[in-house]
Amino acid sequence: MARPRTFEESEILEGAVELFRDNGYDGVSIPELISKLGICRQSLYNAFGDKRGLYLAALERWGQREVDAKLALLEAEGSPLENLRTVIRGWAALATQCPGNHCLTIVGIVENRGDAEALAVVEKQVERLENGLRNTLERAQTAGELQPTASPARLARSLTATCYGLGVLSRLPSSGPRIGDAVAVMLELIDQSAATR
Amino acid sequence: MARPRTFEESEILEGAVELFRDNGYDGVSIPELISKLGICRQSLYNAFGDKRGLYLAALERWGQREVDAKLALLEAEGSPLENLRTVIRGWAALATQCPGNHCLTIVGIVENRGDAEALAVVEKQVERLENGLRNTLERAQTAGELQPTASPARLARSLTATCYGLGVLSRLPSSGPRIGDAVAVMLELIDQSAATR
DNA sequence: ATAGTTATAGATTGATCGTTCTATATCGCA
DNA sequence: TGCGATATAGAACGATCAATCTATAACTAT
Repeated sequence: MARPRTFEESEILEGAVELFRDNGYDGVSIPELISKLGICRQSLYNAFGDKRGLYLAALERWGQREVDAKLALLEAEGSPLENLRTVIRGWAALATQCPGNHCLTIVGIVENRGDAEALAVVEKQVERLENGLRNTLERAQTAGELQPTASPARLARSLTATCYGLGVLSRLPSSGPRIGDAVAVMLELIDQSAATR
Repeated sequence: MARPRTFEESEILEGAVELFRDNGYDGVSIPELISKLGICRQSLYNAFGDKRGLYLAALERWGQREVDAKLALLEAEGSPLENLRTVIRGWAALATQCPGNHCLTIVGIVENRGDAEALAVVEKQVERLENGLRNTLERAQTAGELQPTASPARLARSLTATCYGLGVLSRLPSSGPRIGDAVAVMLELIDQSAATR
């Protein structure tokens, strides 16, 4: 053993997430990665194998960070249904940063058609979110917050689809009202399935 | 004048739409375009200027073809609300071709961050769809099919967002149920806003 | 102090990119 | 029949790509 790393792998990944998210895989060159991440060429190849390895690692990390944050909100103490509302309201923030921060999961889905390995990574992220939403809705139902006739699975799948729609449309400058209204309708949807108190 | 074109510009564009939709801008090279479109190099540059020109033309054409088809369904004779249901049910077809035919508009949105010219093209397409949905809902309201308290603009924006969510998720093999449920929920949403007959 | 490991810096390689250029063939019209 | 325009075929160009290789500096553990 000798000379410990002068760079933190996690910091490199954070930077790579940002670059790939904003520019896509082909939109970021190795020289650009080296310069923006502050890591030398050889270290990058030693740590991640090749460019694709770095991309996949960044994709994975984005999913961890992003989905974990939402799951934490969903599984927080208190009313499951209110937690769900908090998460949905959070999506409305996309409207105020339009075009602003985007979603690497969506970039990964769109630019990896036919690439089973990359699609598996993003698919896992979508499923984790969807499962988190469904679990929360099921807990709400058990707690009597949701009508017994409501379908947690169906609602969760619908919310998931709309969520990724927002992620795409947030790239368009004119999407502010679109996102705001979609969030409002999602909240109404929840209210309609909520038990009358 | 001499020798008329042996190729049809519209056929070239159709092929380009398919290639760019499935592989993205950087995923299709000029040699690939030449070989798959059956047009020689110089003719391509004469007709479209450069690769980017061909891409923008394909983007435009996709929007025309795709949105026009939906608008035609929406504006068909008969019940506006039933026309709307037809269009929404049509989105469910994405679920059976999962992963199958995709949407060049979404590819254009995702891979053109910061490119005002390309974004303007896709933005117009999103807005045309949204306006078509809103007009149909307004006609339904005028015809008494929709409750007077319902908001056509809000519903249209929400439907638009979900529609593009489906377009993204249809690239994932596991999205069949997700798309089916999202469509079902959209139809329920329409039913809830429909006037009681 | 020295050996071993790892980071850094940059040259280099071979491939591929988009684009332009040259040359040749084909057709409509005068 | 020839002129002009447009098609095709493919060589060539400069730039850039991902990836490898060489050489040097920095640091830890023995």
